[in-house]
Amino acid sequence: MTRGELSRTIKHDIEVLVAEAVAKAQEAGELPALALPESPVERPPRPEHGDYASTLPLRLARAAGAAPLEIAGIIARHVQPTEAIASVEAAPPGFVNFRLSEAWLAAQVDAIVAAGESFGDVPLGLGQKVQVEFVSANPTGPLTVATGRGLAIGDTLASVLAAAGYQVEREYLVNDAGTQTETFASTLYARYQQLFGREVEVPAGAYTGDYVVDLAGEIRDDYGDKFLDGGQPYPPEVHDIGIQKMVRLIQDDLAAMGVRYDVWFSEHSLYQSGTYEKAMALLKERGFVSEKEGAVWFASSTLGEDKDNVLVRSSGRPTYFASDVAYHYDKFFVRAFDRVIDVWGADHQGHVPRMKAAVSALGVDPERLVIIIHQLITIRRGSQEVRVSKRAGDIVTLREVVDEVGPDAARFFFVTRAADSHMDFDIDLAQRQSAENPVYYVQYAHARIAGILAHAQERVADFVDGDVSLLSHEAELALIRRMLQFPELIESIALSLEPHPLPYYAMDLATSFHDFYEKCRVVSDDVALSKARLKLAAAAKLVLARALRLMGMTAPDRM
RNA sequence: GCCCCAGUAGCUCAGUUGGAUAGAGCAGCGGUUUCCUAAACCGCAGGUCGCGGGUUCGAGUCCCGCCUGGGGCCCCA
Repeated sequence: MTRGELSRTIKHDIEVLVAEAVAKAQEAGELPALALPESPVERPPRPEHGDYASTLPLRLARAAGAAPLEIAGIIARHVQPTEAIASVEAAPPGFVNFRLSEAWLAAQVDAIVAAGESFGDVPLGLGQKVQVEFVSANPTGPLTVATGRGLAIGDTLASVLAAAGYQVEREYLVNDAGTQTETFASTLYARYQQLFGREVEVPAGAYTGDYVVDLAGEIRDDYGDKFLDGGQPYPPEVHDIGIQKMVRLIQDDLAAMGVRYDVWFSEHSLYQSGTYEKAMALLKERGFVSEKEGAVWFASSTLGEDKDNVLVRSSGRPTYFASDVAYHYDKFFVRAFDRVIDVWGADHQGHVPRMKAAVSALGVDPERLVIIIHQLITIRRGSQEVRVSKRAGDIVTLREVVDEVGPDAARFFFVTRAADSHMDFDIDLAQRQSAENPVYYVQYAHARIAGILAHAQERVADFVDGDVSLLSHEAELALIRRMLQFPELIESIALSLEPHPLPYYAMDLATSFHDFYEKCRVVSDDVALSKARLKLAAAAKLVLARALRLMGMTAPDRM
C-alpha cells in the first residue's frame, strides 16, 4: 500500500493490513475460515508495544480453537510489509504489534505541510447534509452561563463534522410563538407603562429581572409613549420589538463566544408557512392523531411510549410539542437534512422519546435524528450555590463570564467535559484560574512556534526545501506521531459525536511540541537540520491552529 | 414509586467503546534560564476506580442489587 488519497489514516491502513493478513492465512489453511469479529486496531499504552496493536487474536482464539499467541504469530507472518511499517510482532497474550517506520514518519511532515489547512480532513460524511441545532434558548432574557455548554458542544461538533466531510448547517431555533414570550411581552409592557408613572402590576410568573426594565426604557427612548394605550395584555408591536431586541442581544453574546449560525429559525414562521398544518395532516393521515377530552393527542403509546402527548390543547392552542413536531417535519421534509443533531440540556431529556416517536410517526427513520443531552451546570460563587432563573432575575449571564475570563478560556472549559458528566462552575474559581486555564498552555505552544518562525526568517532564507528525512530525534518523531493522530481524532469525534477529546488532544500536542522545543534546538548553525526542524515546527503550528479553531478559539502568534 | 445521567488522586476531570503496569490539568514538595517566548521543562508525592455480587482468557469499562448526587415523569418549555 502506498501513501495516497485512498488512505484515510494510517490506523485505517493497518486495519486493512490485518484483514488482508487473516484472509491470506485462511487461504493457506493456517487459520479456519471464520467470520471476523469487529476489531479496530488500538494504540498501545506503552511505547515498547509499538504504535498500533490488533487484539484480533484474543477475540478469535475461542472460535478458532487455537492459542491467541499462536494466532497472533500467524497473522504477523502474513502481514504484507509496507513502507510505513517497520515491524510486526506477536506479543503475549495475543497482540499483534505494529511499529511505524521512522523514515516514513519523518516523510509525513511534508504531507502535513502540503495538506495545510486541510490536514485532519477525513472523507466520512461524503457531502451528506447535517444540521446541528444548539442553544435555542428562549428570547426572553440574556443567555445564561448554563447555555455555554450546549454552545461549546454544538459549535465544536459542527466544525468537526465539516472537517469530516459533512455539509453542516448551524441553527438556532427562536421560540417566538409560545406562552413564555407572551409572559415576557406582558412583563415588558407593564414595565413600559410603569416608566410613564402608571400603576401597573407585572403579571403572574413575570420576568422580574432588571434587564426587562432596561429594555422597556429602550422602547420608551425609541418610540416615546406610542404604545401607552396599545391595549391589553400588550400591543403586538411591543411583543415583536421586545423579541427582536432580545434576539439581537443573544446574537451579540454568541458572537462574543465566537459562534456564527447559518440559520435563525423562527418558530412563528411554522404557522405562517403552512408547515404546521402539513405536519399535523401527515401525522393524522398516518393514523397517529386522536381526540379526547377536548384536546388533540399524538398517539405515542402505539409506538411504545408509556403515554400519549397533547398536540393541541382544549383551548385550541398548539403545545410546544406540536411546534417541535412541525419543526422537525421542516428539518426532514422541507429542508431534507440527511441527519439532524439537536443539542439539549438534561432538563429536556423527558422530551427525547416522544420526539423520536414523532419523527418515526412522520415516516422518518428515527436514527436520522440524534439528540445529544448534556447534563446541567451547577453554578457556585465559592461555596455558595447560585440558583439560576430567568424569571426570578437571578442570572449569571454568559456575557458576564466571557467578559471576565475571555471567550477562549470559557470555550475550552465548556468543551472539555463529556456531555454526560455533571459540571460544577465556580465563578470565583474560574476568575482565579483563568490564567491557569490549559487553553493558554496550548496557545502558548502556538505563539512559541510563531516566535521561532519569525526568529528564523532573519537567519534562514526559506525552509520549503528542508529535508525532513533528517528528522530522527525521539522528540521529533513523537511530535510527528502525535500529529498523525489528528485525522483519527476527527474521525472518532465525527462518529461518536462527542467533542470533548479535542481539548485533551490539543494539550497533548502542545506537550509534544514543548518537549521537542526543550530537546531540539530548532534554529542552529546546522542549516540543513534547521530547515527540517522549521518545517516540523510549521507543521505543528498548522495542527495546533486547526485544533484551536475547531473549538472556536484563537491561535495567537504572540502572548 | 418509575425513567435518564453521574460517582476514578486533595480539587476539576479523561480513560482509545472489554485489552498489556489506571492518566492529565490544577493544588503540594524539590530542581532547570550565558541558548529560538520559563504562560515552558524535569523529578517526587498522591488510587479498596461509591459498595456488594455476577459474566470471561481479561472488567474502571458489560449485567443485577444497593448507597449518594443531578435531571425528568404538566393540556410548561
